[in-house]
Amino acid sequence: MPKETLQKIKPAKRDKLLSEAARLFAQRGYAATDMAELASRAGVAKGSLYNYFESKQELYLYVCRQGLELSRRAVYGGLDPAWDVYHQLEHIFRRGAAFVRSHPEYLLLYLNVSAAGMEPFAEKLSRQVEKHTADFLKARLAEGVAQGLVRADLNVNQAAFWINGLYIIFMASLVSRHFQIRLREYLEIKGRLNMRAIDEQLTSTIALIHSVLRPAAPAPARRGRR
Amino acid sequence: MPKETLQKIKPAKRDKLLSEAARLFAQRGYAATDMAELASRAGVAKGSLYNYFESKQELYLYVCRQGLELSRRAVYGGLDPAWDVYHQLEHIFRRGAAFVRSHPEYLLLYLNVSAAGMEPFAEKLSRQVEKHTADFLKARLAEGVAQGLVRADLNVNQAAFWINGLYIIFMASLVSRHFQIRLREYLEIKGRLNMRAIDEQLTSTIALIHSVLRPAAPAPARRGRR
DNA sequence: CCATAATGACTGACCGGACAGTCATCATAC
DNA sequence: GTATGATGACTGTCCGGTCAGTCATTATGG
Repeated sequence: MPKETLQKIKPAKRDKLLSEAARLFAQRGYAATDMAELASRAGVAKGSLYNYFESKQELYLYVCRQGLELSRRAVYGGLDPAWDVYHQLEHIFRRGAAFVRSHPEYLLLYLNVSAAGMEPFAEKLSRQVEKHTADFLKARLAEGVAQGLVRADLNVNQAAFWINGLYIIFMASLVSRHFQIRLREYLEIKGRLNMRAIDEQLTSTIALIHSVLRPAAPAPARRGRR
Repeated sequence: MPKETLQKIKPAKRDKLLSEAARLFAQRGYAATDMAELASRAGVAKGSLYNYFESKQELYLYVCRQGLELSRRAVYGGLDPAWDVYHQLEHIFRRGAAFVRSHPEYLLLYLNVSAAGMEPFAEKLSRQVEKHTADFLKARLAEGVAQGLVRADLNVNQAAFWINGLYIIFMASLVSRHFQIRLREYLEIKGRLNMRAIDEQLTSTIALIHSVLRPAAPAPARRGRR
């Protein structure tokens, strides 16, 4: 999607440009990001941006897709297929939280595609993003059901939907001002957002998922931990 | 917050202006909404807008606050304090869904405060919005615990947080393009977003909440329906 | 009851700043 | 020497906010 020129420049320069773009777009949003300012922050002339990309839109899309790819690798990398559903879910939540804390910009980009006026981008990005996660969650849940680790009467699609919903809300609470304020209001955190409360909420969310998925009465009662 | 002039004009005119503003701001977002277009849609001159409000910001804030108040009344109105937690929760989810379907603009306004660049508005709106819901949910859950309808070991704050999280994600799926696409991906809906699937998801979400809140083994097993 | 005056809501042309995208010119590498 | 990348002044457009003037309504006074 970008012009060939982008591939020909020094990788360091390209990385600087792309990461600076991710940060700016994430912080200010698409419309409010000024191409001139982005250029100057990336140590590049404004004209050069148009040597690399056809337009602001194209640059934005590229940055988003790259961010999503990075996030995916960070979160789903290191998963062992031998682990059971519960272990894999916990891994994803914890790796996700860690990645989002170190690279909030990519989650902010994701959250921004749901904003007003971003529909053209949602049309181009949302399906492919969600498809991966949806397929993954459904597959793991189905496996769990087959293994008797997950209650057999579970509607796998519906469950995947709300598990991922909890994931989104939780991660959003780490990076979006609004959701941070909301988190503090619910958990009655007075001072800075401390890691303890966040970790407790994460643990309680995972416990919640466990308790809903686990088969009712006589099933194997051992917890699905490592 | 608006100027006195706003109170002196014909109510019909004022209502037209405010509802048109809500729709435009919701659809386009704050920055992309053009005061001239808003004026013309409302059948008013651009200059008049500045007779009613000091600035675009003030108008936006006013519209948001009004929308939140309307939403609150629509969703929390008609609650009977005699109902148990489960009944009240179900009522809120169903009334919320109905209201959001008939007035998507107000939920869109809410969702937009979490977008990039909206932090100044989040600072002014989020706390007060979330406080009401948070207090309500916590109070109902605490009552449920006291009555033995809710498991005693529940952390009320944490539970209120994720119950509301499920609410937000679900409602967002009704109005935001991104979340609509996501919903269809998860539930594998091929054609139009049909009400059946949405209603099933709503029912399953409520069932999920029930199953997590309900006391474990020997408690009263009757469901908390009307 | 009418004529004149006062009020203040209404209007839209206008201003200034911001910003995406262009392009003529310059630098560099081979 | 030429081809390709780099540059930033420039252009056209858009938009928030202003303000000088208009006009409908109401108040006054004879």
